Amino acid sequence: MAVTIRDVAKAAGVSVSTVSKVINGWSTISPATAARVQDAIRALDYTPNARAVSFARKATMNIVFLTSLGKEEAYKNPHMFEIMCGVYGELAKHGYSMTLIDTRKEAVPGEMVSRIIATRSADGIVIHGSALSRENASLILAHQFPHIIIGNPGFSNQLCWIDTNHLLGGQFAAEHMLSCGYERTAFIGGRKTDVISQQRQKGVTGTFLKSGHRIPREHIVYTDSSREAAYSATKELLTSENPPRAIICENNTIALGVARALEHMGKKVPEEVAFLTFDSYPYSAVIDPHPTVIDIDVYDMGVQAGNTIVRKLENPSLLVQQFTTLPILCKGKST
Amino acid sequence: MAVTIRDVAKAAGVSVSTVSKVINGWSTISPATAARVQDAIRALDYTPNARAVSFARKATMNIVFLTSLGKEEAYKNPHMFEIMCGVYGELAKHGYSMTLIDTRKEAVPGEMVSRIIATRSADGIVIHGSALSRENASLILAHQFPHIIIGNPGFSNQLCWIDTNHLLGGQFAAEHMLSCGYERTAFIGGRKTDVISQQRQKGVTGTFLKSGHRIPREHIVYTDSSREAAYSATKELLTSENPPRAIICENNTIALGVARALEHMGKKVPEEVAFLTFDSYPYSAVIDPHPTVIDIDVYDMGVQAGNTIVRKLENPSLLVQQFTTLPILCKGKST
DNA sequence: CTGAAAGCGCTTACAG
DNA sequence: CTGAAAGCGCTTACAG
Repeated sequence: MAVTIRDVAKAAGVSVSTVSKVINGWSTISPATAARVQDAIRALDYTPNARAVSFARKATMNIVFLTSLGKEEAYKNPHMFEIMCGVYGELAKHGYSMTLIDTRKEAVPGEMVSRIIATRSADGIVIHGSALSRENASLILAHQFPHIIIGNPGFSNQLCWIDTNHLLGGQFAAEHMLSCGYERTAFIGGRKTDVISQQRQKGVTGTFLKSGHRIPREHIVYTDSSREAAYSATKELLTSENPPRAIICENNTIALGVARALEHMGKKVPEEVAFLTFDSYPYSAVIDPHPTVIDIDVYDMGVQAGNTIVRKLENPSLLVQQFTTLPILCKGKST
Repeated sequence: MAVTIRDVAKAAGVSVSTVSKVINGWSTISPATAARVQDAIRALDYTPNARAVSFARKATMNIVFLTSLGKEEAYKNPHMFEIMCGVYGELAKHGYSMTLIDTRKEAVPGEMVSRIIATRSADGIVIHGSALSRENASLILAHQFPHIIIGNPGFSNQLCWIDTNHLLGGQFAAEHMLSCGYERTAFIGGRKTDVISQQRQKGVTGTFLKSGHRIPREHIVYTDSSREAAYSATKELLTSENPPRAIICENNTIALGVARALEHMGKKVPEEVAFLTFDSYPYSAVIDPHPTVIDIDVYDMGVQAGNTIVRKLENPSLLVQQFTTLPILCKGKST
């Protein structure tokens, strides 16, 4: 069978506890003994059994990442996986492992979270917005379980979460347009009910207003985020009595429609009409011309989340906190 | 502290072993005792400590998923995450958990795998092609560690792997074109050195040859998989002396270039020129007209991989095996 | 059908 | 500086 701490102890002629102390770097061990034990470890090619360690220490060094993991998820929601990678990277750096859990098939809401807590199979939990339910939230709070949520939960101010600041994104977009001298800028958004779209719009309109260039109501358009709707909206805007000099697209699909409309109308970009889009993915790479983008460092958001939970684990008295990340402007050829 | 098996035993007035047997469904327990124990479990809201169980049983019920998890990975390689979801789903169904491990930052190749084996932190391992090295392969074989590799490793015939059959994909594409009556079909591929592109081309040309409609050499074009190259290639093909009636695009980016060229040339699709592409993602949704696609059920491939490793775990004598998945034809408006 | 006991492989007060 | 011993919370032959 596999070599155990006993074998090492025997080989080094010391007790099991001494071996354990050497492995864990206790300072009370004499250099000579430590060296002898290290030799034995090397000679026997010993590696501590991770399960035994975790069991004896009552800490798993494992974090659960809770999310939705259905079919097509990777295509529909690549951001979630990018965040996951960021979280993983940070956890790994600190010696934690990461286990994935899908909450979609729970028979009872909160089932997974209560199981994780009850079976003590993880030291902490990272919850992606798509997997957050009120049940999960109250279980976590009731057990004071170390956690961080990706995305503002909207309810409960006792949870620890991280989110991106879409309002600020809108502001950055507006500032860029203004700095280019495009005072007549339109905004093509997604559905009026879409929270992200709302936030971005708010950031845009607020900034224009503050600069003294109020965006007229007819220059703010809502769509179903389809290329077709964005296409028609663009044509309509540009053939109106007061055509905008530039367009801010709330997402990539809209930008695809806008770019195509500009091409069909023979408008030179950015000389005649400029545009800008939020997000680099999924389509900004195939939009012509390569657009200016207000992007979010999604991976970094995952890193921040991972870092926060590690810090909470190392320092349980750490306060509940909420924070947001900054958007980034990447200049392209469309402004 | 948390309630343990002892508390349940005390409450039910039985021994710890009896409680354990009830939990594990041993048939030797009398219904009366079982009921009493179940009551106590409910009353105390007892859940076995997963770590203790795993430790006592010497099985982790955990599988490691080894891959590359860098920044932008989710955007550059969504397929990998789709496979991951499939694997996860299947593992979860069988009661296994899944831990992610990134091999990119190993100081020594094979470090991660040897650690997983040495620390016994997983019962088995799923290795994505991007994380497979010769070191990993030989460690796995040396330790006879339960594994499955996603993607044909190309070396060693002792490994267990699963892959997609791109040759068959090419065949399906060709058969579809022939069934539409497009006997003069061109193939626009990626780089000549790209293995997937080669396989697909081989499937296409082989099938046409067998049907008596050999594809002329000038109708097989290699590109750098850029839209621009595909665009020029299309124009060239269609303005040649012997223009093809249809085009098979080796990937989505090529299809984008082809579709755009057809649009600019004013060709009616599929009446004048038809085309077809491999893969639904990332861009087939934004190609006009919506193309016919030869797709792969990537999620299902993950499911198959997960299923295989579970079966190997349950039946260690299961033979080494290699197998491939079937492509699927999704008709669109381009053929 | 049930239970006492050994054991899984470590960690960690505690004593010396 | 080192070690004997208890303990982490279960499982599982084994005896009865």
